[in-house]
Amino acid sequence: MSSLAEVARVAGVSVSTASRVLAGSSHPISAKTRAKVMAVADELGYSPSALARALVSRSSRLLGVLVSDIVNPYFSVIARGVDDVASRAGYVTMLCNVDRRTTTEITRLRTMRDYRAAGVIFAGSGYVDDPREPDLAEAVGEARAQGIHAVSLAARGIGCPVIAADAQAAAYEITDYLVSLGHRRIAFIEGPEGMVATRQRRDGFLACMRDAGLAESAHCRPGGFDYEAGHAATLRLIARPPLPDAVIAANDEAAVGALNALRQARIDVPGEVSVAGIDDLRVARFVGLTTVSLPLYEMGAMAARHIIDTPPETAAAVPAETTTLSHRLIPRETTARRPG
Amino acid sequence: MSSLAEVARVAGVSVSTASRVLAGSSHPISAKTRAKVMAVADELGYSPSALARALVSRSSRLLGVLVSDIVNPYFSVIARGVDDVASRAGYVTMLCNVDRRTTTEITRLRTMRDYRAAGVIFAGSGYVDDPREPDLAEAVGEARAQGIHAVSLAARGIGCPVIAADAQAAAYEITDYLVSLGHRRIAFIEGPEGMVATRQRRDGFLACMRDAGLAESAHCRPGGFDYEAGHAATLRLIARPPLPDAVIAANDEAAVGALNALRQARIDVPGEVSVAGIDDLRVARFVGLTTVSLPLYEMGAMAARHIIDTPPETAAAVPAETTTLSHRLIPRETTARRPG
DNA sequence: TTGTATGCGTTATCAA
DNA sequence: TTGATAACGCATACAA
Repeated sequence: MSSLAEVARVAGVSVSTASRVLAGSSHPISAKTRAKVMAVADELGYSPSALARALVSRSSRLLGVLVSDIVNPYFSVIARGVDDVASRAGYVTMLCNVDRRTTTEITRLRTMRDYRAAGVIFAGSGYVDDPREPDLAEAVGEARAQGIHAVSLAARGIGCPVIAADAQAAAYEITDYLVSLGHRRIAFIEGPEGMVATRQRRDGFLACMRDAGLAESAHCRPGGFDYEAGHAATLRLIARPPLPDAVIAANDEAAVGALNALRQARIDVPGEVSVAGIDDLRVARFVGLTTVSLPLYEMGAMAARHIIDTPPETAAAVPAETTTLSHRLIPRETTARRPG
Repeated sequence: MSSLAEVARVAGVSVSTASRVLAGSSHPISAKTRAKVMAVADELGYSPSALARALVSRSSRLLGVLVSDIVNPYFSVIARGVDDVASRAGYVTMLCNVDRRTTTEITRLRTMRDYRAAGVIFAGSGYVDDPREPDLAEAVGEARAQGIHAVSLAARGIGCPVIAADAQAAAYEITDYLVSLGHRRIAFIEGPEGMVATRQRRDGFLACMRDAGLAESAHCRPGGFDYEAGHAATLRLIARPPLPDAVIAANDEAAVGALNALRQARIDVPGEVSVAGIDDLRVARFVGLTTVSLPLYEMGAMAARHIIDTPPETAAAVPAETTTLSHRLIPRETTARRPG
């Protein structure tokens, strides 16, 4: 309510002086006036307008994060990583759910631009051959030219740096682990059709199976990223014997869905069939699911840190390089060794 | 990058005219100049500064939501409700994780105030006898006096309207359902110690048991709101026979933890022991958990709607009333009738 | 229908 | 060490 002008007036100093003490400037100020101004500000309940500050400094302490759906734990962990470093640095994170729609991403990016956000983080993975991706790339280019940082948390051709895990390598590694355990016939429950993330994970699986000389016993099945999809796909698997030695799902939720389907059908896991996922979400730890841990939290945190630590002027100059964060195999109780 | 002044200059009109067409004012404008201005704006890639707009209009289209932890599905569903109505109305939601710390809530509220947020939504429940609650209430009062709306999504004495479900009634109802199914000895796994939400849910359970003349067979056990807490509490229950007829957990996650503990111990659910939760999160549907559906999404949505639809001037005048949204019993497969 | 002038709350430049 | 004053980008009351 009370402005700098008001504080200055009551304290009997000029706005500039008031600004200097309240904004924590390095400009020399006498101890007496400083104390006076602080006292008045406190008394009046002065709250500096971040809006005015951002307006004059031409860049706000606002950080945008675009997720598909915050209810999806994959994204909420990322958002948490973003917000933790953002809030610690005095930034505020703006959350946008885009429901995997590229056009929505473009719209929301525009909004972030209107607020002169310090940067925006794209958490989702995009689609294979997305016809709107060039439009997004263009919008990202404009934003960056304007001093707004952009970071993608998945491999995507939108012309900005990428901070991500190597999902394909992660899928390869979990597959390799199952193979090393002696599994041969392995079913892979894919993610939602058309997504880049879906393709990467499947490709990792297939590459490993090929390298192991097991191409013939690699079985990809349509699925999705949620419990129900994993459950349904597994039910179909059960309906058509023979059962595979192991089931790998494209992510943890689907893997838990698979696990439940198997156990409900009284199929012993890991006795008869092993089950594994990818992501290492909380639910994976809870049910003892073997998986690959992806540095989701760290991706969000690192992206935020990059934006906060890099001056806006250089936003356009940041190379669109990929920083790959490492994943880690997490063997738990849903997988077991198969006798030779 | 390009400002209204620039657009006006290039289009050969005054800033006011440019503003009128670009801000969608109702002020009459000739079709020709309107077209001209729009064309120039488009060509220059004009992006209106939401910051400047907010500064001059003294209120932004920013909506703050304070959650304990966005990774907790209880809160991410609320956040989704908020963001859906916010974004549809052209607002942006600012997300803050406060980790159940009242002091952090105060700090973040201040930040929202600095951004002249249209309103802030408190999603968490607070503590019983929280010594900092008065401070929060004071900060909320200041914010409201300044035209910033505040809404709490849980019964809390912080001097603002409350939009919430009746958690106690919900707990009562799920208990009543189990009683009606013929259960007598019922264990209740409580939430985190000291939280208001914990107390409400337990009180609802106890009230029902008392009303049913079953006070003697009501057993409250310390627990928590996550899988692990429910699991651990149930393990302790198993270790000290006799087993109860049913286990009610303070929320769904803990209930799923209980469910797993029971099944791992080869105790048939619902054959030997029934299990129920509260909240109706996705995981509950997936595992077939009997629970009470709380209108989390709707609470967030309604709070956002209230803030957006109520003019800032009247923020301080909004009565601190409680709007109670209805819950609904969701019987599923983890509960069964006990023979008389 | 269009333009002029003023103010929103800050910061920064330049004097004093 | 302090103070005018000019932006920052926009909306609006008031004129024309």
